[in-house]
Amino acid sequence: MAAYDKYAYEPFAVTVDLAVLTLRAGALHVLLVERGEEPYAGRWALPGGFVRPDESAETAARRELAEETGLFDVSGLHLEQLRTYSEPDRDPRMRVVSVAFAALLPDAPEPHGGSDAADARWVPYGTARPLAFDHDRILADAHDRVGAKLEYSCLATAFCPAEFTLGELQQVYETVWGTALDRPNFRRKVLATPGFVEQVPGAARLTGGRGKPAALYRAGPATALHPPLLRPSREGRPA
Amino acid sequence: MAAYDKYAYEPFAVTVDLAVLTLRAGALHVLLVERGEEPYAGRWALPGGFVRPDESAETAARRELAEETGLFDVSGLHLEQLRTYSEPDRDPRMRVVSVAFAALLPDAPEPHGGSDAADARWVPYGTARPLAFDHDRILADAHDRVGAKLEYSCLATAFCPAEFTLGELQQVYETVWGTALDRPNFRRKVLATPGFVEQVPGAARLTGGRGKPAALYRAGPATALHPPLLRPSREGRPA
DNA sequence: TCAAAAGTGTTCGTCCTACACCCATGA
DNA sequence: TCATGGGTGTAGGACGAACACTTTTGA
Repeated sequence: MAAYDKYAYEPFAVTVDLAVLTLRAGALHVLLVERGEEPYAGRWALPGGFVRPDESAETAARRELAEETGLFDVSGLHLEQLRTYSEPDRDPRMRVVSVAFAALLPDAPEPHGGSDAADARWVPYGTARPLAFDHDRILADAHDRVGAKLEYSCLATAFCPAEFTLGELQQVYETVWGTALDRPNFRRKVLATPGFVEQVPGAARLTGGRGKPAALYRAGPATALHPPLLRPSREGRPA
Repeated sequence: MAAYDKYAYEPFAVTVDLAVLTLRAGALHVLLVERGEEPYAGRWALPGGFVRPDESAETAARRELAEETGLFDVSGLHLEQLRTYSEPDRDPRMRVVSVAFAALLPDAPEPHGGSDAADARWVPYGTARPLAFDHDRILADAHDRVGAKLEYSCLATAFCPAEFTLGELQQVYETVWGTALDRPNFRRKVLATPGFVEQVPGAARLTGGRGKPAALYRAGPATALHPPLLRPSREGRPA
């Protein structure tokens, strides 16, 4: 590498943006904050903020999430780097390179609009558009990634509480993919994958107020799904 | 977001690092440069460099690749963002956030150690370790990603020239995965996926000097593989 | 006529799909 | 006893693994 000079260039700001997804009442929700200042005043945006000099982007993401939602050291939290957005004009004020993360939460505590954000709220996925900056694209990328990872990883359990029923796990797939799945087959597929879920011995819970109580499961040690749980192929174009 | 000050913090440097992979003589090779200065003087490293104020990371990656290898606007080049490495101590000199890319080249022109690098060279994958900085990890991540993407995307054609035989395409899979595949089944699978490859009418080429000339194919318009071409599951633990 | 590489056919098992059916619970 | 959701069984078909076999070339 060439000789370098810390101050040779206009400085880059490095931020994190968080696409925090959860399931509430069977619908996918996103954590959004309302911007109080220009640019994009009054618009909704993804929570996020500056990476501090002594932090990695991952650490910054966890800190920002805690500040926005009041969730410190959540056990069920899944945080995953999505990609980095670095177009020179993505923030009109200055050069901002943003490392985006997708975060999944099992249940959705109310955010209490913390440090930066005027207002923070769970919003049903797909509403509140357009978001500020390039956040529509980041959010869409996060959704695509999560949908794809459900197929070949055990990510779905990150949407569920510590103990969950197979029906709830299936709802995760159906909600994110937007398709209905056959319950008996889903059940067999999940149980046939070693390490995906582990039954909690003897435990059962009523789900809909009615019906047979469902056995409870915990997330297992596996992280990858072999073979994958493929979503129904959306064919329709004969070409 | 809070009020911000461009110069409030120690500046971040933003760089790109490139894991450039290709196939030479049936073996996976990586493009590496030899460092001339401390730290890590004499060690091999991934090519890369600083993102300029008016560039996106993607643009910077293409520029750096061109500078290192002399390849400008290569048609068959596949460039893909891997992830961003931002641990505070990953560069002992200053705070450097690096956006890593995986790049695939169909054939391997000799690099002519350009601007920054003292020496640039194609090195068989797995040799020349340890690399400088955290580049061993970046390279391993790139290899994992490429191996995984072969399963469910049409990425393999990025390793092939514009016109290629199915045997060559199969070699890509076998080399990256490190496993042998059944030729008749591979062939059927590829041809059964609409848009993966398109036959070049009437064209054929001898491959090994002997044998029947193989029909030539081009990369098709598809980008995703549905259903995926799964690699043989490496089972072995009965647990 | 032999070796080597491309390409075709066929068998057999496994997995997926689809749907029918039984079980346990609250109203 | 009915509605509701959990859980099991099963027949049929699609797909993939394995391998035998044919074709076309250069030596």
